[in-house]
Amino acid sequence: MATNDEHPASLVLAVSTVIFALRPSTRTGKMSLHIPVVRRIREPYEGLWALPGGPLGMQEDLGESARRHLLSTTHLDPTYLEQLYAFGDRDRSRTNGIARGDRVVSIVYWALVRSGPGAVEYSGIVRPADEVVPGDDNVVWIDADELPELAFDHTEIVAYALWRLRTKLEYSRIAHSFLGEMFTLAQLREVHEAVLRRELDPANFRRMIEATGSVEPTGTLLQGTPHRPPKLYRYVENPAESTPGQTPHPTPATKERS
Amino acid sequence: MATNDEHPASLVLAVSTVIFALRPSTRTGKMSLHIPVVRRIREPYEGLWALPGGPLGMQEDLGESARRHLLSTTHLDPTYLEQLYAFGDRDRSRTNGIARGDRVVSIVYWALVRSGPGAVEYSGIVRPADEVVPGDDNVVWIDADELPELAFDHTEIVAYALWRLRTKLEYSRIAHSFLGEMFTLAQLREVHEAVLRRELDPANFRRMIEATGSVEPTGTLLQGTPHRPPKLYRYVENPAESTPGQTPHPTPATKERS
DNA sequence: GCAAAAGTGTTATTCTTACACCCATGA
DNA sequence: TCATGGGTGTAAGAATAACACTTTTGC
Repeated sequence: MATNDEHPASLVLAVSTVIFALRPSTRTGKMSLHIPVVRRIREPYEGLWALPGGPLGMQEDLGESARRHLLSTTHLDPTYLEQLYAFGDRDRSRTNGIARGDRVVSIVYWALVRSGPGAVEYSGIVRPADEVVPGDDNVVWIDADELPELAFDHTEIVAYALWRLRTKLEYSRIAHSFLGEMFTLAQLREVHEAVLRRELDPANFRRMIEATGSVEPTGTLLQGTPHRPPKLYRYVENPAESTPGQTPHPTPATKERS
Repeated sequence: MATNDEHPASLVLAVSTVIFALRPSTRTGKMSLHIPVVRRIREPYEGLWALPGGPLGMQEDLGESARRHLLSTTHLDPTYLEQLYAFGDRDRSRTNGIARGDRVVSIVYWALVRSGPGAVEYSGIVRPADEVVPGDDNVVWIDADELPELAFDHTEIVAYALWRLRTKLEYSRIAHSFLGEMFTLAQLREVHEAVLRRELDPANFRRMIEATGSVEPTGTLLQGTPHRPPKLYRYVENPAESTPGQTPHPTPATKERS
């Protein structure tokens, strides 16, 4: 077997992102979490799929770097972006004890982007989330729960990001980031159901959401449905009249857009 | 005003740690959270207090690096160690727009160490947690809720670590990390009360702890108390008979040392 | 016996959860 | 009018919290 004493010459600091969007599963047809992966065109792990990312620019913040790589590979602007973890163990790019290139410390972010019927406004142009770079089949969206073999330790990274998203969805109010400016409670519930992979009681879901004070009715109704038109809601940033004992948690650098 | 266009020449990757111990407050006498800080002996921020840390070694994992710096400054071995956040914004070592040295990306950990009457076993020698390096007054333990001015962005980092510890204590089972191998429920409750800064009902606390299945009676009693001798408990790693639906959360690289 | 902490029991309250039921619309 | 999802009501069960009470020791 290969020796463990090979010393990488240099240390590279990279930023990668696990980008989540909701798309219909090609197997079941139900909405499920998908992530974009990029085909590696050089060693190590040439040919395998990897998370979008790249080296940190000297003049950019960590979150900026994540957003830049995200934009360049998916042409999307994230509605939610949060740091996940810094992966930097000495042998994380080794396979069977064989060193694969320089030592890389990856600061990984996770992001949510809009998808499906609710389209994305990006630099004035409305783009659907499933539009990949034209003519570029080096980026594909895959079901986050049915991953192929990924490069480096990216399989574990995605598993951790999935766990984080699912955990956070239950105590936080981030589901709206998958949707557009206005949405019905049924759409919001559909997001929760797709992420958590279980059905939720519509009545209790409504009360749970209303209790958080995270949404407010816009006053308009969604027309064109086959049945009773549902109210349209919008997300409210700071629910002032909510529970007084709420934690103003000093989470660093968590950014939301619209 | 200073220009924002100064380009740092190089990028340094460092590892720092917020180390928590419980010690009696010099003001109130009650147990409260304390952290060790190191006096900076060079620019930038010379003379100010800073978190223990230093550059990442090419041959060590991130957690290893945190543990190494922790040991060299406090002579303690942490009973709990977890990554907190990677701080790497471009201007995090600027003051009033003035650049202070090279750009540093800090991967920050937080740790718990034993203290007080429960001493620490380290390389066979029992040391109390309040023993600093002999003759070294460049390390002091300060109350985490009464910080002086710290170097860099370390004030915000400590605030975030404090929030993280207090949040995690309520849904996790880490309080025992402040104590020795065996402890009474009153001691465990004292830890919770000191960290959360509020009194807890002994009866409900007992039931809450028992419900988690995280401790078990050792069969021995603590003698020498002025009143009824309490049972001594020990921490159990994997409460197998606990709730079946527990999440096997894939948190990366969280290490505990009994 | 008395004081004080260890430990148990009991009840009120709030939070979930399940599900029955009414409402409003298109076809 | 009927089918269907939107939306409201209600009650059982579980988790939380407050506190009375019994137990066991040192003094």
